[in-house]
Amino acid sequence: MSNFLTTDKRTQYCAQVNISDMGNEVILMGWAHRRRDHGGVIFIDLRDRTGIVQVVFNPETGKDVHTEAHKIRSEFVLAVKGVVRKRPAGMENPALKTGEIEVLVSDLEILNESKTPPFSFDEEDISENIRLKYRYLDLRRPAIQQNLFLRSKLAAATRNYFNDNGFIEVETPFLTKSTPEGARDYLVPSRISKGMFYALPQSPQLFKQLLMISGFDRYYQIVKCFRDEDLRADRQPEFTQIDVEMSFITENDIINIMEGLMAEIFRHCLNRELPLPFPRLGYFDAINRYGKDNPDVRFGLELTDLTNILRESNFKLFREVIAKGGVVKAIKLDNTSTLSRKELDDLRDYVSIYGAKGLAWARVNAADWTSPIYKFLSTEEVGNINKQVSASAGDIIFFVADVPRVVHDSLGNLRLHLAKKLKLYKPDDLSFVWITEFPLMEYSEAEKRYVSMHHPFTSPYNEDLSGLTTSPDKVRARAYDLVLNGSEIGGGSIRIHRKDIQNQVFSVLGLSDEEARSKFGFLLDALEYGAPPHGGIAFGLDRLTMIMTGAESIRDVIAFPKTQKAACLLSDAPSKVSIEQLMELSLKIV
RNA sequence: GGGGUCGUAGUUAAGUUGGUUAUAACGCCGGCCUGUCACGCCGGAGGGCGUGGGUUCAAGUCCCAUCGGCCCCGCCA
Repeated sequence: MSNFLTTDKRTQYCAQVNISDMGNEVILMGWAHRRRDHGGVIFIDLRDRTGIVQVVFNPETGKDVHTEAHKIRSEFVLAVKGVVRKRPAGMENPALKTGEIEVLVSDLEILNESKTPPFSFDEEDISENIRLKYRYLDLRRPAIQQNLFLRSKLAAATRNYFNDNGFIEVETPFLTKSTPEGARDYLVPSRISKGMFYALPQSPQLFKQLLMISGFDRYYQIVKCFRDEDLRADRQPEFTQIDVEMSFITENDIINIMEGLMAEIFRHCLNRELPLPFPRLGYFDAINRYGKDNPDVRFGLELTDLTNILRESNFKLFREVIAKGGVVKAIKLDNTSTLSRKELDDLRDYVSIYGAKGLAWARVNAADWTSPIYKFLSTEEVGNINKQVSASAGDIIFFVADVPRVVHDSLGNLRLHLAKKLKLYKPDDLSFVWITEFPLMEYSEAEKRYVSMHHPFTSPYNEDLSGLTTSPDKVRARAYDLVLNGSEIGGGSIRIHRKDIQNQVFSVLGLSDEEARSKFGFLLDALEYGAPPHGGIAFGLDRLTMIMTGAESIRDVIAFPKTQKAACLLSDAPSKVSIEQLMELSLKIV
């Protein structure tokens, strides 16, 4: 009888057994993935994190072991000892990495039994509430395990890259101070200071700037961040950033080093070489051409501005929108598989999500258009539009007329929608693009004031400084986002390192001196003690992992994710706490 | 805060215009089977349709409310 675990140690992982082990005795541990009991011989597919190997129990070669094997059910935890042998001719299983061989078991210990699992690990479409409730079982599925292995490699590649380039990883506090601007904070009540709260960091922004002021010069951290906002397929309330800050640099230094990071990550994790440098696109170009500041540049289908052509149009709808300051833009679908009337209606419904009141379309023919708006347009206008969008027979043009924001939102998203529907890109295409020259601020109708587009510590362009008080929305920020396949995977900026400019920015943002002092006085103080010019960036590790694994949901790259209501179905968080706990914190539920 | 969608055995699904004891596959349990790999064959046990109201002679099917999963808008970098 073997003494598994203590003296008889596992010799290798299941899927590592191969033809070179033939004749050797191996010791394996894992889960009973599937059992095929032929009355005589019993086959078990033994599974661990590497995969599956077939182990065989034969009554002729091991009567007792065979009897014991009858007890094995799905997901029992097993230790087996046996000799590796080639499978009989014709019995190989090419679907299995270990399909050439099998292990004839001479010794078996059932290390643990298992209840019948609530779902099969083979099935793809188990409802997500069941999966999340039994997440520890869901995580036995190879597909999700692979995602987490890749995530781990990504983190390792990141640490290696930064360590090799003279960066220091510094941890910053999770219990910190609530700051205005940006997302809603998660709050943590203080027991010692009644009525006071910590906030979990939305990002370590201020601390990494302080580290620059301290002279660390090159900092990075792989760190959890918390934002109490509504969830999406690519957004969780707690998520992980690759956070970076550097001193004595410009945008180009950051961009170069980060391109190196991306190249290293893709080389190490996917064995893919990225062409460097990545293209750059100004914010306004991105909006005008793609309707979004996170454009997917894997395909064309760009927006074309028709406002000037249609300004004097007899078509009242277009003319009036333009007269009121709106725009008319279009995207053109090349000689495409024709879209049915139903599909065109669905597209109209689709853009209505983004506030578009309609979606005009035109099928381009050799001499005219088939279009509901054809009769409203002059021959000259139709000709000009055809020319402007480079239309030829068979193409379809889509038009939206509205205020710029609605036009860009609806056409920008329609563009993505069409590309996905018509498969205008390959699944493994990778298109990086830097978006630069963001506006520093934009006017918020809701708050009746200017708000930072990035955050209030972002440096304006030097040459735009004079406009800070006169036309704040014209001032460009020294900010940059990295976009991959239409997903914003990172963003950062050169920071303000001079107190006078920081104060000016606060003032334009409508933050009084007292407010600024009470919210982040510590940063303002620090800026007075020799703050070096500095800047940084942060990448969304979860989103990057999503793209690299092809995951459709951020939940598939996080071991224990939360539902759309920010609940953990496994642990049942959030949950009520005892009245004693509340009293200790001087809290009352209202 | 809003829009959409889904919720029927352990799982995945079907369930006609409301009409007898609610279907199927897989899984599970028992029996048989020495080469399978989604093993096979025979037999069996599981649910009252997310929850609570209502309409009706009659509700899984209709109505209202509510809970939960997912997608999206707003929000969020």
